Amino acid sequence: SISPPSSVAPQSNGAPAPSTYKWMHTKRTQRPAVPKKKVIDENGTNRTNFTTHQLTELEKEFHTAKYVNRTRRTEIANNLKLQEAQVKIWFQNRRMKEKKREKEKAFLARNSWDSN
Amino acid sequence: VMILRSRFLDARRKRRNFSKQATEVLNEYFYSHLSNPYPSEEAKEDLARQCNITVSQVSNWFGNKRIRYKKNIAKAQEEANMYAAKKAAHGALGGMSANPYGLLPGA
DNA sequence: GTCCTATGATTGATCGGCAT
DNA sequence: AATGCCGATCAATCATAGGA
Repeated sequence: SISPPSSVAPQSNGAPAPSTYKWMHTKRTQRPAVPKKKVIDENGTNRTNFTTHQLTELEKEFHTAKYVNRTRRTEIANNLKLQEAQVKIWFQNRRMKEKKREKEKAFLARNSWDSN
Repeated sequence: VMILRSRFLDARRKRRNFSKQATEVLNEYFYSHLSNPYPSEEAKEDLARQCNITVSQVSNWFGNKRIRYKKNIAKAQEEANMYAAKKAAHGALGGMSANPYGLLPGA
């Protein structure tokens, strides 16, 4: 019910309506790399593709703990050759993913009106 | 075939297109809120029920729609005007008048 | 069957807001 | 002031569905 990233369009007066609105221009900084370090790719696409190994290890770690300490995070980043920020973000996204799945599950269960 | 994503594991990626009516409902919402196509959580749940899909799918649909609309505004606007005209002809007495969609092909 | 486009899903990373 | 998390979204990409 809240958080529309961008407000409505100008829509001042006189003019019928704009053909384009703010949300259409929003260019999320084209992959400025994670927090600090910069390793611009061929063209500027900094979306790193984690290897199967990295993902497997991260999943294992997640299974152990949904949250990582700063120290553990450093270790993981070192072992997997990832930026600490990437590990941090990965866990964040992973938690969201899990929550989303649970949510869908609950909603689906609610929708299945069997309980006769 | 090196890193290759073990995508074959994503069996869930067995996609099925939404029904024509569902797409119609989503498009109508999108184009009638073109100035700010960001449905609230409640609106998403409503759409989900109407389309018989999940809330996540509604989110995915809007996410894809917004991005792809931006990718080709010219083409998308035709669709926008189509829905605008459709709504105008159909909702002459409808119960809405806040700030409809307004598009201008002249650009 | 082949090729190409449309489209649903996934995901690393960003943005704004809030908490510590 | 800095750092982490959440919720939502972005943007690029994957893989399949649908049509010619």
